[in-house]
Amino acid sequence: MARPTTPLLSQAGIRASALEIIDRDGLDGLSMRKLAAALGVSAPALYFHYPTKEQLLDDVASEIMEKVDVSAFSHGWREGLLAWARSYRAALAEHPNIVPFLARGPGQRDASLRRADAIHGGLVAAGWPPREATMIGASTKYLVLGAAMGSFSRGFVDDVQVYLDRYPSLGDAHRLREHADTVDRDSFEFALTMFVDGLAARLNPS
Amino acid sequence: MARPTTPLLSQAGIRASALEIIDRDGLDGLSMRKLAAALGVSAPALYFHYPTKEQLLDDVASEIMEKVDVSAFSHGWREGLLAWARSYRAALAEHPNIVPFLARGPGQRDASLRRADAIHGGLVAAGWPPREATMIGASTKYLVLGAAMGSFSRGFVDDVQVYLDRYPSLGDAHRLREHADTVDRDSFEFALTMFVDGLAARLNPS
DNA sequence: TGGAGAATCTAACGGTGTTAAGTTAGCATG
DNA sequence: CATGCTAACTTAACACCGTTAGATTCTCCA
Repeated sequence: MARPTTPLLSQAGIRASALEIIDRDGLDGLSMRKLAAALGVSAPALYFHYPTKEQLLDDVASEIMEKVDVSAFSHGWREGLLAWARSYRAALAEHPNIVPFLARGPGQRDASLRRADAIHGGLVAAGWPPREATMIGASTKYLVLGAAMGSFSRGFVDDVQVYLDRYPSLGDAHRLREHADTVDRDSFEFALTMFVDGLAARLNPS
Repeated sequence: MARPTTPLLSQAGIRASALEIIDRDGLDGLSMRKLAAALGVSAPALYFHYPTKEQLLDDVASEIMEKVDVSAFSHGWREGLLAWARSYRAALAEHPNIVPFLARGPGQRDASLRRADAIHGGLVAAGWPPREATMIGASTKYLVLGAAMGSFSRGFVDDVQVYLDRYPSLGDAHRLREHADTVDRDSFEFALTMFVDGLAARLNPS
């Protein structure tokens, strides 16, 4: 029962199982022992395939970031930026529990740099000064990360009475809970539109 | 050596020491044992004053959020929103290590609701429809949290050669490190301005 | 046929948040 | 003034965590 005739583990399998646990139990809900158990294996076996938990999470995060689309800058900076922001947010919204980790820094340095290069290049090619291109990239990332993370509506509890009694301006805030996802998506779309409109006005003042 | 003649601990003292450690060693650098040691006390003593580490962090976070200014809406929604966003970001920038925790939800429910009410009320009083007021509040929070958290420039390492060789569009990105703080603040200010400009154009189309 | 190395195991280390049980100081009550 | 209650600490311990060491067994290649 030491070495199995056919390998029980693979990096891809470990990543998949890890992401499953994260989605279900949260980032803190993932432990190497629990992950190993889910794979029918003892914890130290994982360390033959991944040197560290951090490294594993890096890889999981990179896999998620693969779905982000930075290719639309060929159709203009507006389209490129919108497509990037939306696919970025969509990727994070699919796995919200990993966002706190993702926000700690770029996992796969190389892939993340390639994306940053595409974005910066697309903006500069469209006429943005490099310095502003940098700030646009940063601003957009702020918006996406903030939206994925802070999920505004999650801040409200469903203790209805407290709103009506004491915070009249919040009015129908107690309905936020049920519409949480809608509010989040709409707010993100709203913020993105306002931001891009502001940019357009700056680049081509009418 | 059991019960001291004058109490060694207080909630305020514990909070202060905890925040000090978080600022110095990061959020993961804070452990109950280390905190207790810094206070010259054994770890379980803390549990007499705080039922849980989570609760303690909630209180620390609330203390930080106390500095956020939501009073400027009396001078107009633009001024109110800008003052809120800037003081919010400033408060977080002062203690960046606690942001990942802060983003998990509203600590002191009551205080956080009071703030939300002031913001929403200020926006509605200035003529914004309630639904858009909600989205504006959410969007601004996204921006602040994203900026505090994702700190764009931290994503770049100082391995200069790799930029010049392989990512021509990033150009002087290797200088980002040294100007990290400046880039962050400028980008936030940039995003905020674009956003508010977009809002103004929407409220009063010229 | 034998030896190298791949892929697993069990045992263990130092760390974590937290609980249980013991000890002593201050304070209120008879 | 003595008695007892509770406040504020102590040390010991539990179950978990990420990770390392060392033993074990399988596959593959010379």
